[in-house]
Amino acid sequence: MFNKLTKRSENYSKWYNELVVMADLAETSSVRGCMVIKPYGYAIWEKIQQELDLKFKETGHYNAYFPLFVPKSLFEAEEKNAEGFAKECAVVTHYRLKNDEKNPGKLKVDENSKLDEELIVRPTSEAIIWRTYKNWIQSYRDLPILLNQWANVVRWEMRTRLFLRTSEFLWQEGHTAHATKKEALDETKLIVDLYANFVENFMGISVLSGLKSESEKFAGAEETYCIESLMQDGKALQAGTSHFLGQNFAKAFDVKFADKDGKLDHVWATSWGVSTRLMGALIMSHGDDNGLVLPPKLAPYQVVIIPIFKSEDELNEISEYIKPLLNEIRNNGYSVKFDNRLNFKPGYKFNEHEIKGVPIRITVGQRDLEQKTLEIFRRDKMIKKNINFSEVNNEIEFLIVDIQNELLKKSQKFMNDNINIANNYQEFKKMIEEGGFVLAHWDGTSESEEKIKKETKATIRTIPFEKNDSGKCIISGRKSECRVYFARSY
RNA sequence: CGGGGUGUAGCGUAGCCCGGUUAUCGCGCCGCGUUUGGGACGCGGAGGUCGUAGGUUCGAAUCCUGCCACCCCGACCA
Repeated sequence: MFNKLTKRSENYSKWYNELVVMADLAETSSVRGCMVIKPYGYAIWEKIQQELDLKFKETGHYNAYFPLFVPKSLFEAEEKNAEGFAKECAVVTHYRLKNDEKNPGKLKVDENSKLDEELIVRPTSEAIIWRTYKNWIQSYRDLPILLNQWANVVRWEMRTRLFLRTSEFLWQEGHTAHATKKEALDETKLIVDLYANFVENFMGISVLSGLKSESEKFAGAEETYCIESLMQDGKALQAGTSHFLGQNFAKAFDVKFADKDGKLDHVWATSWGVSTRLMGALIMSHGDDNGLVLPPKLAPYQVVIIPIFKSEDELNEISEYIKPLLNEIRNNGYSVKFDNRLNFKPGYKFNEHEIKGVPIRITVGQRDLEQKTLEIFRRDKMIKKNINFSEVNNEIEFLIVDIQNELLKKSQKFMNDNINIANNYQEFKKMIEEGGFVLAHWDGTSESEEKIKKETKATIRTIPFEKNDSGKCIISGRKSECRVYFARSY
């Protein structure tokens, strides 16, 4: 018997964890705080990778790969960056093991193999990359450098949660070098827009984009731009960041270039990334009580066909019946799975593919063979209908587009319905308690931000790029130039 | 790192308070048969150092101590 998924409304965390496991996306590993991404989950991640890669290349970026280990001396060069990550680093101190004489069959660290300089397992790669860029850059002709790397990083987090926060995670990190401040700022904005566009149009998740406050920005950045989305339990999730690093890293690693007039200046930098956390956003944005709901563009297979048969002869007949359909679907550029397993009943398969979020399900049985029909089902709305065999391609074509659009619309509506405007602190506290984003005036100081965080657990998720309204800070009463988005977050 | 909890088969569990043959039940797994339009059923079978190390005892899953791991709530964070 299949376990029933906990209802979202009963226990959101439990629902989330069960869904990840039952949909076969990932599981916790026996290794501290780490996760195993299973083939089905990884197939979704690959779709994310492919699409982002395409977008990066369209905007002139190239992929490269840099070392996993960062010598401590490099890591500490940019002080703020080092300080920000110091508390969550895995550190390599030795390079050899030996047999433990006291414990036959066991190994122990060979104290003679202690490294002169410790190696940090990258929590992010600015240091190692900027040390490398130093050798690559002499002239304005060497710029810009627009690189991205797909990699794993390690951050020793206290508490972990599948996809949202794990000790090791997969991501892409872009690191660019520019001759002018403006060019670097433009790049930072270009990428945050690219992320917002990707998350909305490919993943069907509505996002806000804007700036991070001083206390929330990336360690070592001048400015951090971000995209923030809203989960179904009313908490916000940071889904991607793009940082304007100014000349901080160029100064830390002494990276200078000669401009057209032969004058030396430090190089301007950006960095940006999205991680497997996007998978968490996907699950929490679209999932329902029946499991995962995948936008067609992200589904490892968009269509699953389930045969209903009483004997292997009947299965063979059905296989013949749908053979041209399988080919046509594939020729139209979609992926389809024919679930002809003998050891599961149809009901079991229906539920399995629902929990895995497959957008479209087609059921074919003896009845359909006689009447030249089939049953088609859409996962997002859980609606099924019978259609003529000849209509199926048009129907699939329609559903693929419609499901993708409907998921985004639903996500947009959910976010818009959950952005509240607070005019005083009383209102603010009440709205934060209810969940969602709260737009409120803030005086721009870290003290006010900290005070609000302490009292309400809400943080500034983002500051809009465009100033919207002026007024008085809800907590200090001082002048505010703009309403900013607050929320409780993951 | 603070506060609470849990560890029994691949997974979920009963037993523990009050020590006593061969450690309970369900799912899953293997075999055979019947089933198959919404999570099938019958019969047979395999699978366990009861987290770990020590202690108390004639006897420990059960009582005591240390250690380890995981989960939840804080602090920290993409």
